[in-house]
Amino acid sequence: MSGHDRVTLADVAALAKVSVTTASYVLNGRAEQMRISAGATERVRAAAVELSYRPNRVARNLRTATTSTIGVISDHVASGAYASGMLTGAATAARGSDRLLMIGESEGDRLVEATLIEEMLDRQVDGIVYATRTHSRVAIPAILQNHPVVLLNCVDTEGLYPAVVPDEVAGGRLAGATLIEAGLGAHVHVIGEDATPNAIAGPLRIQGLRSRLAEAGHNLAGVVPCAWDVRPAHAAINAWLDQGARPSALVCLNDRVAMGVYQALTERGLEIPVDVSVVSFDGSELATWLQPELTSVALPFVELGARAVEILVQADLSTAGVTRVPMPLLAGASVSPPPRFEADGG
Amino acid sequence: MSGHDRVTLADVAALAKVSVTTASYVLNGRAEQMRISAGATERVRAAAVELSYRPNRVARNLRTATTSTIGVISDHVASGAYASGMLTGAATAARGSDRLLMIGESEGDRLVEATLIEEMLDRQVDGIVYATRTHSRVAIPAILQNHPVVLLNCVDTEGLYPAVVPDEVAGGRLAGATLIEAGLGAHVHVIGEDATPNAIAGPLRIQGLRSRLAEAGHNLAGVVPCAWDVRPAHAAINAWLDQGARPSALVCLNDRVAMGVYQALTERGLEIPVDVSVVSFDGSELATWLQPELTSVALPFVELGARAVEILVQADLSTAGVTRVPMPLLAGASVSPPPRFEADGG
DNA sequence: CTGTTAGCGCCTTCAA
DNA sequence: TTGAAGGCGCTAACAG
Repeated sequence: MSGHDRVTLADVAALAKVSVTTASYVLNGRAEQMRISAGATERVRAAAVELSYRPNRVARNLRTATTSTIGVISDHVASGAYASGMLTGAATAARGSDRLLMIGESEGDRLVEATLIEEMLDRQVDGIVYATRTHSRVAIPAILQNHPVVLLNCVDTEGLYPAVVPDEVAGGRLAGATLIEAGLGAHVHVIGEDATPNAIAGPLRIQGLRSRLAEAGHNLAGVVPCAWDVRPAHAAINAWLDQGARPSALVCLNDRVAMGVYQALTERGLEIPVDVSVVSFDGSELATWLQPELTSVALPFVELGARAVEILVQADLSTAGVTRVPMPLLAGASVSPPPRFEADGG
Repeated sequence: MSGHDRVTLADVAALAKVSVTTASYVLNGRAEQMRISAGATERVRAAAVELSYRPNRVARNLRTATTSTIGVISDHVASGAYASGMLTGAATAARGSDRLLMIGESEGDRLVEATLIEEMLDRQVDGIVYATRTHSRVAIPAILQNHPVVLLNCVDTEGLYPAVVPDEVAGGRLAGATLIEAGLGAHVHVIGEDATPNAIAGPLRIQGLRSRLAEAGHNLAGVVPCAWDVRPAHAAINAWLDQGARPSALVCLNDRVAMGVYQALTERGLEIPVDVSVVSFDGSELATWLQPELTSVALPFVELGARAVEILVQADLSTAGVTRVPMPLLAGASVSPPPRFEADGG
């Protein structure tokens, strides 16, 4: 019968022939500071190893009112396939500061959300990461006031909490730059404008795209609205092409939209990137599955999650503000290579 | 300044003019059992509400050596996109029994895994769910002995722990039945046989498929090996078709393989399901994105996660054994409708 | 029916 | 440099 886990600090102290105080200091790395004798220090360490001592975190929690645990409350982050990278990043970062993650999924239910938050607070998590699957503007539950909170992939309507979000505007600029480089700056259409309230990714991406195009002297050639999924995009593009559209450069607001676009173009014998160049957003696995591989401005989910935890743990939250994480370009083969106006050497 | 959270049971007792014992009994629903007077009971309840009392779970944990918390240790469940439904199911089920989930991702590193497990055990989680992204056979860390453990989407090499897994064999039979119904039982090829050790989904699916075909008097027409991803599948199918294969019914061992197959068939002008019927496994979102929608035998991730937690919480683990959760058919439009030998009424 | 009291295991002030 | 002792807030014997 191993694994009894009943070794207490007192046992260690007894074996080391010191008081629990001394043992505590040694085991908490305060031997130097407390000027514990080398002999005692050594004996305590040996005893701890000998007995495979592991401190009872629960007892420590009670005493210190701290738990080395961080709560992550989210709507659909775990469930929804693609955003779960945020959890990975958060978990990894938490491990980096010797913490564990506690998770709760509200699945969009405010009542469930409130319950989960209370349960976490009751367990005295050191802080809470409030995450949403899609980049959005949300109202933060009042219970969270006066607790350490960092928003992940969202901002609050009041602008009171520190937040970590993708830099959508810069991402939009990157998409624009990619097409400008290919000499297509004058012909850019956006696919996927969506009027969902509080979803802020789309408008910001378009804003960035417009600004970058403007710098190159171009205007956005047009915008095709559709919901952010494969079939709606497929249908919208089909209708658009039926109306005689003859696009050469498309910016899809996410990868699923791009997949719908691929399908519609392929059905008409239009070849990517020869006939039409496509740039997208998200950088999901789907981008690498499409044929040809999709060039996509990626959502840095893992890094977002990691930064949120880092900020929660180390920074002075009162001054944290909004952290914008860059969106890297996942280069595929869906953009036609830039025209060579002048061959240079070879 | 709200949210002080410093209301203790003693405060409630004082306000209600009873002892902490009485207050404790009332608040823990043991008033009846302990025969607390109606008056006292009422006063305690009122006082608790008045003060917005919330019990300090940490103190309770210390006293009862139980935490109403379940640890989920996994390799890539959170990170990897598609299996994260297991977390959702687990979280929901945990909520059903008033518990919270603690998660840790090892990302395949045994050392990290051991650390995470120890950290969870130190925090006295009531039990541990050990999950893997892909259905596999694994060696369970020895530290977990003598702790309540349920395996999720995996079985241990020793067969000692209770486990919850998809019923792959039945899933394979279901795929077979679907093609037999379409009158294609004699022409079934499997795409995606993979020799990865410890990955057990593939062999079991094939086994189920074979057995169902056999019942209808058919043999498997053939097997095309390839890794379980889009490009490898695409390449493998292309090579196979180049060799003159002329398939009419394909069972792809997962949805990504099916996507590669779709691409290869489409490139050659073969139409699904008119020329070729396709059935797949996983039932991921991808299946619904493909054109035509892919018929896929779904992995019941959410239910798997839920069952694991339920078993961990309620059952006598020593007798739990292996629970196989059915894989439902996600009906798409990738299988040709069955031939009508005889019209019946109308 | 209700109150007194002793810990759960740890950290930390205070004395020595 | 070390030890004794008091609690963190709660539960549950054990008296009354």
